[in-house]
Amino acid sequence: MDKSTEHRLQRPNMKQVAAKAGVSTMTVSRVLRNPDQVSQATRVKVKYVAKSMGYVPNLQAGSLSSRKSHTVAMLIPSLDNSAFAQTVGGLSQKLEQAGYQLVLGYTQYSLMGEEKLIETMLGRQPDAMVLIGAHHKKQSIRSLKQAGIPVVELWGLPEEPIDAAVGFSNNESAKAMVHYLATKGYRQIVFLSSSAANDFRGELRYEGYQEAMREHNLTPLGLNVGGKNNNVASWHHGTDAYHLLKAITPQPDAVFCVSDMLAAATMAVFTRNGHRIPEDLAIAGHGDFEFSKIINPSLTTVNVHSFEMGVRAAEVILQRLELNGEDEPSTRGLIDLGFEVIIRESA
Amino acid sequence: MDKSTEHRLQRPNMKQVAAKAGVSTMTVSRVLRNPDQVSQATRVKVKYVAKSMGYVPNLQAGSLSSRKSHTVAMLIPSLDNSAFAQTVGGLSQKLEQAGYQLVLGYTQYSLMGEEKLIETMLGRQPDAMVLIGAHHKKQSIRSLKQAGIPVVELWGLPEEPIDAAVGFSNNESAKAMVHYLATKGYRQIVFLSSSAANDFRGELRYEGYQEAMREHNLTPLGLNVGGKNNNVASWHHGTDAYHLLKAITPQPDAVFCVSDMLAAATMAVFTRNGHRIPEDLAIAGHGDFEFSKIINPSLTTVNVHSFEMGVRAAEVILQRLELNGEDEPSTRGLIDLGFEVIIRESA
DNA sequence: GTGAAAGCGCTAACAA
DNA sequence: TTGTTAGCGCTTTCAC
Repeated sequence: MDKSTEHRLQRPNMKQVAAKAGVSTMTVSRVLRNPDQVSQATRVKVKYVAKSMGYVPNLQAGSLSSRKSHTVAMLIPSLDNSAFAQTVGGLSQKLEQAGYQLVLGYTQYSLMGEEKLIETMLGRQPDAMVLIGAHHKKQSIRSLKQAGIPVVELWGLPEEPIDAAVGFSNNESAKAMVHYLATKGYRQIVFLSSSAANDFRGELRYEGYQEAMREHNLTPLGLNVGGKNNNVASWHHGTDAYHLLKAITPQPDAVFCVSDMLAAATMAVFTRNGHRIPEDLAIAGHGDFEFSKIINPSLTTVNVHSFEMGVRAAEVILQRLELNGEDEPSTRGLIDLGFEVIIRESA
Repeated sequence: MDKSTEHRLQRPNMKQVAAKAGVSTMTVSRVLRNPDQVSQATRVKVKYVAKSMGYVPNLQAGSLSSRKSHTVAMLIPSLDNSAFAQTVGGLSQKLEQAGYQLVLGYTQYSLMGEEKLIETMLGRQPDAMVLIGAHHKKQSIRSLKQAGIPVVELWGLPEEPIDAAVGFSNNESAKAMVHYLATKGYRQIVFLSSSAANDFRGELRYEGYQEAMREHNLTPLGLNVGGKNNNVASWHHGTDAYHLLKAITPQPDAVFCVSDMLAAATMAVFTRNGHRIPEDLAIAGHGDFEFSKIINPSLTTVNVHSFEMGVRAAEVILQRLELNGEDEPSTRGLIDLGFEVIIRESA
């Protein structure tokens, strides 16, 4: 008995399948990968043998050899936030159609920083990498570039994209909301955020808010709740927000929240305390989450094409993977998907 | 120049690092994996060289050789549902502390079925596998068992667990809610679900609901909205639910929804149409999602320890991985985490 | 249409 | 403490 066969009844390998089918490993490999190159007879036989043995090809070995993992890595800060969930959905859906599998790196509670996680992910040899955000450490950018794979940054428009980027201007989207609120007659518009570590997108929105306020000759005021954890805890920040906002003089007539999550939480607390939305206080969010249109009152917010971002990212990746470095990609640099101010009941 | 060196300035491999540092590949390997086995001097030198070359170890090659991927695969039906997000969080957090990385398989929009996805995942040689639900195809179970790795089923209590399981009884949890509602005086209690393909957990809750209704001499009535897609679209099902429920005679005085998501959507529509919750209609959910305590009115629901499930699953996995098949695992079979009926304002 | 040889980049097991 | 040898399971390349 072949040495490799003797002590592993479980997990047969290609060699064992080949032996049992009376062919070489190459033929087995072809049956799995390029069935057309194999005659009908052997194809059927090999398939039967493989199935009967419960053969599961070792993809690690395969990609070590072929230098293609058919895997795309994505790093996201959090899953609790339904905003990213949509993007992941769009990306995953499109990639799977093309035979690629999405490997999610979940950084939220990570003990390793983004830098370390990127290294680990790259070590698994993904064919492409997707990141949320436009701000990354120099070392990370260097690693990513050296990896020589397509890299797509999402949810922002970096000044110097590592490779490609699909997103929108967080500065402009915030500005647009402030313009709407100011035009609607609100004057004491407060910006409310729940401090997330490395939430550069939130900061950009805050800057946009400030700029727009000044353009309307209004005084900007930024408030922050939470601070320990990331914005996971947004739902719990409603109460903090209430106390913070009630302590302000003069009382705000509108609150612009950094995300719909925080907006919904804030709205709930105010409603619970007998305030009418938007009559006593207008509340606006950012992101147009799933629940935003159905809560009561429905939330005025900014839609940022979350799902579409994932789809476009996948398209960019697939295109780059296809031309395989031979040609210059036609989808250069930034893809700006824009945004829409969605006017509903809350403001 | 070494053949392997000549045409790849990018992505140096261990051999190149070893050459530049004047040591063997084994020494480089040790520096990365067991630094203690290497002298201070060489360790420093190798680390320096590796860093300067931007060396990223190929984990696929490593795990091919060592037969450990330090990876745990998890298959989830959806991300949009914040219930699973919590479980993923708990699992991921605990696993990372132990040096394992979670690889998420996102089946929602998958073209491949669970069976096919399990094969693919197993092909990537995870050290363990986590599944949602207690119902799987025979072929899947066979593959899983043959893989010889720890398998944990979540969110249910299978009669015959593949390996281990951490969850609660969906039947009992639904019963408990009906008991509460019936005891509170509600009589026309309708069960509302949004049909998800393969949502066995939802079906078990429906059965529990029916049994409990009969115990109270009440007439069960199950209604279903949606049907095309999975429960992703729950938020949009509110409107359908409204029409369905309004068409019933006699009018229900309580609605028990298969998930908090659907409950929130239903509640929103009824509120919007001028109905008072719970005076005109009581609404209860299942799952105790993040938003459930802050929406208005707050949602009466069943808490199923979603986060804790992930943590316990990780513990079970780590324990089994440590004893490495040498001993019988002490955490046998099922771990029942139970549930709690959370009484709030909506019912 | 099929097979043999030679690795892919790394680590286990033994030597020294 | 360090190195050598021999694979891990697969695919590439080149024969036939």
